[in-house]
Amino acid sequence: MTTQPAFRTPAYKRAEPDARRLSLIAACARVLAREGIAGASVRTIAVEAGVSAGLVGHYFPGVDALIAATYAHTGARVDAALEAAVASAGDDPRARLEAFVTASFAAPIADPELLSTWIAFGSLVRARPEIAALHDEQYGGFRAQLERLLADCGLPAATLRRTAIAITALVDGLWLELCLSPHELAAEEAAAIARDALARLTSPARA
Amino acid sequence: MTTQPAFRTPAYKRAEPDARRLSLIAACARVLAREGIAGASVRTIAVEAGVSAGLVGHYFPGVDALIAATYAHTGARVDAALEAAVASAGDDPRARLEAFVTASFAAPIADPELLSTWIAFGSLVRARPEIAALHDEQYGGFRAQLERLLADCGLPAATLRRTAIAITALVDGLWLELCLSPHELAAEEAAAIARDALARLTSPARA
DNA sequence: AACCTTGTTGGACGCTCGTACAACAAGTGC
DNA sequence: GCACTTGTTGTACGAGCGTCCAACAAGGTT
Repeated sequence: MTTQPAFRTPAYKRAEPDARRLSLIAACARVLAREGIAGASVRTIAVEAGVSAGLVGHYFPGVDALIAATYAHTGARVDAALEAAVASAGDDPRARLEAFVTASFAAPIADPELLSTWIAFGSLVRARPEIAALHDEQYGGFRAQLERLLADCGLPAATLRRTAIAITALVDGLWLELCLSPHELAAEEAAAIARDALARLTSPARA
Repeated sequence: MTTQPAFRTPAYKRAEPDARRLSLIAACARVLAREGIAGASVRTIAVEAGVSAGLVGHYFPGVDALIAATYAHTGARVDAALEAAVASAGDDPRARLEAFVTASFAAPIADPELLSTWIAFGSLVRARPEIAALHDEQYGGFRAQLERLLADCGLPAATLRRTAIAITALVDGLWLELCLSPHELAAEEAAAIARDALARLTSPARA
């Protein structure tokens, strides 16, 4: 018997392809956050999304592709949040820079679920070279925008790269610590530290 | 037939328990670095170590325990490297601090294999609460020693915590970027950035 | 030389994994 | 109301997983 009478389920809901796709991505992010990459199997994600396991294969060629899509989607959400923070900061270059830097320590970026997605993705980077490129792209974009904001603040061009790298590293490190040990480091304190360090790192060199 | 004649292998080498244990840990680290946590199965690690799969179960209650042991071993190696760097820096507090900070950007700490271990471990943190404690311990130790070095440099006690957190974040962020994208950021540049940022972050506040 | 401890092996077990696929149902155009 | 497209399901399959364990061998003890 390869296939039985089958289909005893009374009814099923049909969804818009895009909506279903997004719901699978969201379910993947939730599973990643809850159980880590070890628990992110096709079946677990399907249950989380309330669909059958086979449907995942219908939308994504494999589970790796689903995780990659989840990463890309999350990255886009982060970019949007950063852009929104800068836009709502007004015209003052300094205020825009500070908004860009401190936005990482508030929702939706300071989110342990985001960290889980990031780590899960990181564990795939070493095995899949094409995924490493995606990471470089995300990182490069972040640093490029930071360099732009720094230039608007009047920093000399020669110091842009180094300063941007330092600030990026600082923000990433603080964000990491904030997500990993929220009880050790509060979001407010992280933002305050970042503001202070930002001022020191962007001030002209002393004599 | 539950068991056949068995044992056609001509010979096998018997090892000291500690040596075997270490070789399993080393093999685990190599597999983690090459294939990520997804490929870190008992069988793969056993092949890498040149032993049978059953032997892993003889030394560790489970594969998670082996990964945890690998993390602990790696952490100890990092601590030792940092301590050695500080010790060989002489008596000048400033030199000792700088040695501590820049040691992260040279062997054996600036090692992609170490990053892989760290990420693999991170992907277990969310699922296993007892592992998170181990991480907090490692982190806390790092920051405590940094605070000690900062105090030796004459920084006021009130600023110790914030400065230590900022420097830790900066070092972690730079180390992360260095391991993830060595072609984008060279070790020398990372160390230079860290030195400059260290000077700025530890200088007294401006008027 | 006989013996005991134990490092080591290979295989078996039950399980979950990712994927493929035929069957079915919900819409859609006519 | 009928054909057609396609979102969705359940199941089957082979591979790989972690774990357990009886059998065997290496090395030390007496």
